[in-house]
Amino acid sequence: MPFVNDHLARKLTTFVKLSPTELAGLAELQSTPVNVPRGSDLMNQGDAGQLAYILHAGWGCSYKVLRDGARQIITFPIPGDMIGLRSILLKTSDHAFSAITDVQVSRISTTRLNTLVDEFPRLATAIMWGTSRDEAITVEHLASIGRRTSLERTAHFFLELRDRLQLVGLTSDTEYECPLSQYVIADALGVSAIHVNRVLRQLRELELLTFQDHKVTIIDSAGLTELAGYDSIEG
Amino acid sequence: MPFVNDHLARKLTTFVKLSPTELAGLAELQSTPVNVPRGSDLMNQGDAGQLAYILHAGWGCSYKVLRDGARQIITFPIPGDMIGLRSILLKTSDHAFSAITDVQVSRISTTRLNTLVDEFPRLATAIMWGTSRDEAITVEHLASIGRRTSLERTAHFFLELRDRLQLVGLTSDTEYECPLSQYVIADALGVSAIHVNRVLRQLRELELLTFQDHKVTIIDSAGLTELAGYDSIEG
DNA sequence: CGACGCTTTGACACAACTCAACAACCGTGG
DNA sequence: CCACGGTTGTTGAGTTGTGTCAAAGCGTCG
Repeated sequence: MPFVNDHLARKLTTFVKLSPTELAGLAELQSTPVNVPRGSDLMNQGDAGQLAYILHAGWGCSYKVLRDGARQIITFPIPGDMIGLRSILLKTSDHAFSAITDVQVSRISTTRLNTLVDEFPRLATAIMWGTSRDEAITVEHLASIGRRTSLERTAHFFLELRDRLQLVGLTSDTEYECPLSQYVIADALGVSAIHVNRVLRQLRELELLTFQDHKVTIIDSAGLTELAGYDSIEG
Repeated sequence: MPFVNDHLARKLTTFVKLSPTELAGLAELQSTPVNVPRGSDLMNQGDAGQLAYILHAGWGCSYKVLRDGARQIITFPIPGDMIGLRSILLKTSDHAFSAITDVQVSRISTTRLNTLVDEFPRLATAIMWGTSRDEAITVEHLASIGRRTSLERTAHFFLELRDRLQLVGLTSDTEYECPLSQYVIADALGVSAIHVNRVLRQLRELELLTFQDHKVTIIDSAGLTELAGYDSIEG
């Protein structure tokens, strides 16, 4: 197996138990890793599609840019997440992916993916479960931006991120590394960077959560959950 | 074929040409239609999953409700669109669907869907293309709420709706039926109903678009497109 | 005919944005 | 080793977009 921590396998097996041969197939899909240096783009809006990736390590963001240059971040993929899967069937990619830290990915060969799911149909189901779950997160994000205040929205964001990281074993209950700048968080939450700063201060003063030195500390999980109206992600 | 207008087939064949037997299979999937009276819910948040539908006629909305009772509409499915497909693989449905007018749907049998895509793999590809396209629309909606002003957002909304209706032949270039109240539009755009009213007045005064008597009239398509920063949906 | 839902408008309040300035930090090159 | 520019974080003041509350007009349907 090419990776010590197969985050994708870890994620998918919370949904279905996979046989050793299925796991081997999944591992093989993740071969030939490539590094993407921080600050560079892996794919751009309008790129011809047919390319998808699996993220192994590092932080990045999927985003759209609007005509006036504003940016909306769709999601921060974490290890074990697929990137750009949607663009396989569309003519062009509808979004871009940018590496925030140095990032390690492997390209998914579409043909290999096809033969793999032919051979192991349960793997297809597991992968589609993963994409359904990602979609549900996007929809929750939509509801968050549309109908939550910036304070609720920010609380929700950090709770969801915690649960996603926990699913692949990258965090404890109360603390996790998060190398995002306030500008980047602003583009995800649909507010200005300055306002993110003010909201983070509020969360700190309410003794709910701190975000300092690229580290999130959840002080009062119950209080945050209540404030955000957060339901943990279900399978 | 059970329906004179197979909107789903019309939509999918813009992506791949389907053979007569494939079309027959698709038509059979849409048998046993049921009526959903306006105002009633077809599915609710938290329902046990494993049920999906195809919309044949009428208007409804997929939405989430937040803990405080606020509602965020995710999308207005139109004839030929699938409803609740995501919930097939998740334990519970992450969203609800409510009929705005009387609505005609047919339930998709999961087992029949499975045997069908086994028999006609190209059908699976076509359906997944459709879901990819729906996802792209949701992502665009997210960007719209996060980063466009309410004026741009409203313009974008009506242009996108026009293009979606056009794909299944339910509108001309400049005018379409749209039986949505301003309250409903507000819940889709993430603003208050009163503000929707103000924005619609602005669009009218700018001589870009009118929304009256459940009818949308696009006066200045180019102007609207420019204002909204709208890119037509691509396959 | 009355009740109800939807639209429209005005007045006011408040959340979030913009602009501006400064502090802290970091990697880089002299 | 330090000086430097660039990025990020922090805070204040004033502005603007949007929400809330209130009320009236209008259709439609029972």
